Amino acid sequence: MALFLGSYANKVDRKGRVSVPAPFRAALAGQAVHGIVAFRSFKEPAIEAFSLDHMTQMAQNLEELDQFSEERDDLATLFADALQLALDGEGRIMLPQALAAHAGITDTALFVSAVNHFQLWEPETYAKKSNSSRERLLSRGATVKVRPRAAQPGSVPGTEGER
Amino acid sequence: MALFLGSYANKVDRKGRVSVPAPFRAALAGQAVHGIVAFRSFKEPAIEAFSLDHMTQMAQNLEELDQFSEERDDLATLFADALQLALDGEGRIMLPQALAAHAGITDTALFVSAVNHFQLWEPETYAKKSNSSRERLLSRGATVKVRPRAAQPGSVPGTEGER
DNA sequence: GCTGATCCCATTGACGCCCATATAAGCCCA
DNA sequence: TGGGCTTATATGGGCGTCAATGGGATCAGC
Repeated sequence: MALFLGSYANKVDRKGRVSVPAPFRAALAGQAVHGIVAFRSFKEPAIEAFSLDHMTQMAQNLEELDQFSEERDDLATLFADALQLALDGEGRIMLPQALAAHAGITDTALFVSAVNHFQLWEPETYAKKSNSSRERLLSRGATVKVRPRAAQPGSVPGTEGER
Repeated sequence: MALFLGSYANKVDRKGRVSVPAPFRAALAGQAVHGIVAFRSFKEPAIEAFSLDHMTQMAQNLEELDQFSEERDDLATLFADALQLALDGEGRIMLPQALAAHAGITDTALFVSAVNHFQLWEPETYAKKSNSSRERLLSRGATVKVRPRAAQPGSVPGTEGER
């Protein structure tokens, strides 16, 4: 699973192209199947972007739902909305008009990590959402639990290569 | 899990680089995946820095939450703010402007242990926070519990080769 | 033939990599 | 135990490479 970190603002040129930040390209390069799939976020004014690999996995999870259930139908809608975006020789993608409009992106696109995938935002819009998220986290006293992994050789503190 | 001890003040050069203190580098060297991930502290004017290993574990725990839940979204914001900092051949990192600004770091960065990770402070700022922490500890009569773990050879802090 | 997309090339600036030096710390030996 | 030697750490600077960006040219579809 690719791990995305950070956020990067890149310019959309007059042809509608944007460079995918190099660190994100590096994370994508590790995937078995190369490619980016994007669709409109259904709850936010943003674009969701997954590696083709990850999208394939989500598709497989879909299969576990009942063929004609409402949930399956709804999720399938996401796939109908999804577009595969190709990287050009310089690592840029073409931002389709429909997606850009949904996110309100005009001249600058903010690539934002969502851990296992990433999003594209209009910078100002993201700043607001980011602030409110941080406030919620702070007031809720959010934590991310880290379970130590079992018996990890060499992980005993202080014993590694003294010099 | 890496154990960090002590605090070290190092200079930020005109290119925005700082040497990571050698003891911290040694602690990081024991990690499965090499690398440092840093982000703005929520509650303090400081930079939090984790090993990539530790960050990866946090990411995996996130995966157990529902893909589109609000909690996941909020926590993902942290990762969006995080940056992987590469060590150069001399063991230095580039301190991104955004992070340095949040911590008020200009020409000197104070590396401070936070046990399983570390922080970067502007020295003056840290001195103030340190004093008030110590006063609180004193007035509260705080203690630190040490639960001996079941027979884990070499895991007792402070027994390893002092130098 | 026109519109739009892909490919290719050029420019700029930032970042990574390499080398050099001084100080400080550790080590060895007398 | 003290002094000198060795080594690595911290720091500074130069240079090459790559990323981001812009523009022209070619190609395909309508």
